[in-house]
Amino acid sequence: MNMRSDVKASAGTSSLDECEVRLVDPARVDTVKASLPAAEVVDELADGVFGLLADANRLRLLMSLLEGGELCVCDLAASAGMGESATSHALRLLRAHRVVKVRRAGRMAYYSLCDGHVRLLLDVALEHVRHAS
Amino acid sequence: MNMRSDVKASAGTSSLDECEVRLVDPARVDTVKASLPAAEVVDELADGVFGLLADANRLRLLMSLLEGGELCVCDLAASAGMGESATSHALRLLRAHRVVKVRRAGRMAYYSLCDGHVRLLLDVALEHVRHAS
DNA sequence: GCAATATATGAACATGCGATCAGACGTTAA
DNA sequence: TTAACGTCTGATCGCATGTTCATATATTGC
Repeated sequence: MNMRSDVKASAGTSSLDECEVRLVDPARVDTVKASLPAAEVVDELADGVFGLLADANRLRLLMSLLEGGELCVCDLAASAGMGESATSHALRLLRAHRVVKVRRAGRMAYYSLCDGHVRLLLDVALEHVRHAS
Repeated sequence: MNMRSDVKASAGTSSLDECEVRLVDPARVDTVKASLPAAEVVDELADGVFGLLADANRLRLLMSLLEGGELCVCDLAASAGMGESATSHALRLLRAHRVVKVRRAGRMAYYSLCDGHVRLLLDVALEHVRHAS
């Protein structure tokens, strides 16, 4: 196979190349790097989207909302099988990232999913889970 | 509005009701609870799927594979902008969860995405990111 | 006013996880 | 064989995150 074909990679895409690392296919690396979204975008995707779904309790809350439509905190807590304080903390997080929204009526707070991409991701995930191997 | 309509909820779905929590709409809670996947399924989804995507470095690795097709460790490291040891650790994790697969050729290891749901999730996420608000 | 309820918040604690370093393993060329 | 190389692994450290308890805020009914 083609050994390390040439000299050191000058990681051409961006101006600064970190170190002198030897690459197998520098051209392809450059292409791939150029296709990646900006760092902030990836961070937001990882922490702000997938990170929120990476917890069983939050997942249960969101799936409950996907199924139930609009639920108050205590019903959500019961549905997800968690304490009300933990539920409130979780909903606060989800609210901060615009994944759920609140409607307040007296001392009750009714939560529901924001229309958006997370809903689609949840659907895809559940779809897969249901007729899974 | 309907106050707490009746007595304490006897959370009818499963046999054991944890505590005496008062619910607003016990019937709907039961319906929602019944619709949720089993605990192990939710855990696997959270930890084994979304959890793997909840890290910017792993996301970059996977997006690199989605774009580049099949890449060796050092090219992946360069693409994602991370060290080779960290890359190897990350790939080990992804491999354990059947998200990526290896082809070994001599001392090189070429990684690629397993065909599957993660690929779809990645596509959905990237789709959204690209024409985002 | 007061008490009870529904939710929200803050702080403390434990646990887990990612980054890093040093070294091990298997492979190739000399 | 030795040496260079690509990759993998284990151990450690420090930070982030979820859980819990206690309390705060807000609203309803007495």
